[in-house]
Amino acid sequence: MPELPEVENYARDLKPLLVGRRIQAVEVLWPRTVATPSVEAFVQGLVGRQIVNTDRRGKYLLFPLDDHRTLVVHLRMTGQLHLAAADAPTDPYVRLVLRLSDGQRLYFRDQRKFGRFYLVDDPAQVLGRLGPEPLQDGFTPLDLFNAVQGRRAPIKALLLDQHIVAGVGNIYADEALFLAGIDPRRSGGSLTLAECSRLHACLRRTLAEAIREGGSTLGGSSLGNYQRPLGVQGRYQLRHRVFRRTGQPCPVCGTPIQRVKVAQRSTHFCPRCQGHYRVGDADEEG
DNA sequence: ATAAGGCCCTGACCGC
DNA sequence: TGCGGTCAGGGCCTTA
Repeated sequence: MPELPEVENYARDLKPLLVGRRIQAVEVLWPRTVATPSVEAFVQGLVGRQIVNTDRRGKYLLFPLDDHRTLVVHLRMTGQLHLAAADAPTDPYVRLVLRLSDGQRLYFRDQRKFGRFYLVDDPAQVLGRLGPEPLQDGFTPLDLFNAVQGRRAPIKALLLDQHIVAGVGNIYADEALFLAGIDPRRSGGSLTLAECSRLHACLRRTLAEAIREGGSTLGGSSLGNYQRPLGVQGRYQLRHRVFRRTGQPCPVCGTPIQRVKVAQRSTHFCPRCQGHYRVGDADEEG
C-alpha cells in the first residue's frame, strides 16, 4: 500500500521519464478510475498536453501540465504506475493507460480499483484540508502536540488522519510509534509534549529512511504490491521493526511482537518497549 | 467538531 | 476439490 515514501519514490523516478513528454492518447479501461471530470472531459483535457513536472503532496501524485491544469493521482491500496513499451503484454489489472509522445506508455494497474485520477485547474480542489508535510520545516513537534491535544482517539488513528499530518499510512504509523516507544492504543490527548517530540522525530526518521530505501514492497512482487515505475521493488520492508512481524522477537528487547486492532486497522507493536509508562514522561494514563 | 461505522473492490486464506 | 465467509484498508460519506 503506497504511503508517503512510496509515492515520493514514484514522483522522483517518474520525473526524468515523464517531464517534457506529451500525452498522445488516453485509454480508460475502468471508468470509475476517473474521479473528475467526466471520462470524456478527462480524456479530451489530457490529449495533447505536455507533462511539465512530477510532484507529491501527502499520498497524492501531482503532474502539472503545460496548460496549468494538474493531473492528480491517488494509488490507494493496490495502485501501481509503470512505464513500458507500447507492446507490453496485456494485463487484466490495467485500468488506465497514457500513451506518450516517445512511444512509451504509462500503465496504471490497480487490482482493487480503489485508485483515482483527477484532472483539475487547482490541486487544492483535491487536496482540500490535507495536513502538513511531515518532512518539511513547517511541521514542528509543537504542531503535533497541538493537533492531538484533547483528542480521545488513539494516537495511531490520529497519525492515520490525513488532516493532522499528510502521507502516513498503516506501515509507517506502526514503525514510528515503535521507535518512539509509544503504545498505539493510547489516546492522543494523553501524550506529553516530550512524547510528541519523540514521535515527531521518529516519524521523520522512519519516513526519510523508507524514502532512501525505495519504499516498502510487501509480499514480494505479487499482485497489487508496490513496485517502482520500472518494476524495481522497495527495500524498506527488510527494515520493518514491527509491521507484519506478529510473534517475531522485538529487535530491541526480544519480546514477541503483538498484533491488535486499533481504529479498524491491524496494528503491530512491542508490549514491552511500547508500554504505558516510560521514565521521563509524566504520563496521565494508567 | 469528533468518533465510529459502512462502502468501495478483489484475491488470498481458512474451515468444513 | 469446492464453497462460503472473512480479511486487507485509504479516503470519503453518513450517522450519532
